[in-house]
Amino acid sequence: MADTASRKSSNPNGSGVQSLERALDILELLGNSPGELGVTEIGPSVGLANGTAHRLLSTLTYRGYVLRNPRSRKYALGPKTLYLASSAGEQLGPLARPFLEELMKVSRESSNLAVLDRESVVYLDQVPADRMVRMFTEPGNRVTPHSSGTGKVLLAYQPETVVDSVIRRSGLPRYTSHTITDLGRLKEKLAAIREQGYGIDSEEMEEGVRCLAAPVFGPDGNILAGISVSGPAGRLDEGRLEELIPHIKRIAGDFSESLGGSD
Amino acid sequence: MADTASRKSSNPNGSGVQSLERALDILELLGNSPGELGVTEIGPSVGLANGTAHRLLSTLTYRGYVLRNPRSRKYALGPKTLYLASSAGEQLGPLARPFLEELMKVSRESSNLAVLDRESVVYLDQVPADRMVRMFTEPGNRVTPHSSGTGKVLLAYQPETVVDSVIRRSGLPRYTSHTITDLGRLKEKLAAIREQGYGIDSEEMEEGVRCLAAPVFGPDGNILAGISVSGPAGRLDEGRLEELIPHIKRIAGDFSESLGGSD
DNA sequence: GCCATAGTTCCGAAATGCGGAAGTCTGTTT
DNA sequence: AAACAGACTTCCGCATTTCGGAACTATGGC
Repeated sequence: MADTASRKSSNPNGSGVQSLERALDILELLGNSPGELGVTEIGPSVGLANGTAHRLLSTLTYRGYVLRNPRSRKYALGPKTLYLASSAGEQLGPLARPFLEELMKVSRESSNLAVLDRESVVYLDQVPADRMVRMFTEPGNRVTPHSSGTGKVLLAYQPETVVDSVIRRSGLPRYTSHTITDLGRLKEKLAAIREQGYGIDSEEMEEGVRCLAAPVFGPDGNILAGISVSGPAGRLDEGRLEELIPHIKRIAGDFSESLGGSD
Repeated sequence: MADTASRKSSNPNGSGVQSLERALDILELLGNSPGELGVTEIGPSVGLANGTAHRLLSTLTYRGYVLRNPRSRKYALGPKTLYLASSAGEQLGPLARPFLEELMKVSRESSNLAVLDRESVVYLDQVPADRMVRMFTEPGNRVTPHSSGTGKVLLAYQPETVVDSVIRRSGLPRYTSHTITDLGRLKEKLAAIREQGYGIDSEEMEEGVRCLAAPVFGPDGNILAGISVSGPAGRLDEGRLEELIPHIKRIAGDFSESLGGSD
């Protein structure tokens, strides 16, 4: 999807600041690469002359977004990007509220909003079910991506290099007898999710808990977040999940549209 | 330090891409602001005409780094920044290695590298002490910033709005009788750290464990990470800490220089 | 339903960023 | 040890791109 050498530069709304877009291309390329990259690798990959790539890298380095290894003279993402990230998630919560509420009403199960942050899935917001027995997730909680419905959805729409790097760090720990602990099988699941547009966690994290998740996309087509419903396996059985699939897909789609569309 | 309305634009090495620097100013302003901001708030804050700010915001929004709330027409950081962050920390580890090793040799205690990520301190790398009794921290571990030496150092050099936003999310949970649980007292500590150039955790996280930490800065003067030594309080007593202070400051300084200097 | 405020678009001017080529540097080969 | 190859960095003139003020449009309060 996000081919690193993509050439579309201007945005549909007409204006697009070229040098900024190119710098973002470089940042994203570095983000998708496991190790350091040299100027001659970066330039051609984003379709720029080496001189131009170097100038952009210079500015990014000066500002701390890119780290230059003086020994190898190669570049990698810098910790300043983490600093930015620290306030990003918060903002999405309020926007998601109405959609989470609708999702809860339709499913009568707890609904959640989550994003991928480094090697883990972070829950940003929740609307708890209006029932006595319900799932409860604290905002800020982190879980491993491979074992949660939202996590798998978030992975499914990342470039493969990101998936590899995330899994390398998070591992594939087993929580229940249903947990996917094989990378090959996980990747098959991810492909299926891309195919179907939703993901399921069937007691992979905790016995007796199921979860249904769908992706939320930004205007550029990249995944921004995932929304999900989770509840006791007794209530969320095969049939019930089937019923909910069109609803969660529609609501996730509406949410995406509300972020990307003008109004 | 990082005044949001700073006017220095070009980097010492001569070239600096203006539109990129301005876009980064906007991102950082959004990162330091708790809520959404409108164009007329953003433009003047970074010293730009509204039209210019709007154009940059357009591109950032299109690329997913900034989120536009269609209801309020205001802007906030988008989740794409999280996605970038996911690969950032990793790269710092290899660069830090020699300095962590030197720090361990000099102190004969475990030395660590950590950064601030969202509301928590993440340990990226460690060189364990060459002794039987030693602290051991798993890379990837997260702790609350207020209770660790490195955490306090990392906070000390952030803009106050970031400190507030981090603490609002992480809270000030008490772990031991020494934990700082009052925001006022924490801020005094942070001021002292800025004054002295190092921070101490004296059994605030875990009884019997002390830690000494110092900041690592990037070329732009912003803090990138913290390095620390931690060990049993019995060995790291008042006098021993005093001895180590000049060493950790020097090593942290060397590390900063190695990141910022050319070679 | 009007007015004020804020957000968005337009347009000509010129500054800024572009990219090829020249200049260094590092580390490898003979 | 010296020369070479490959990669990184700097330079410079040209023109593309970005700038910013002003006009325009939408929104929300009165």
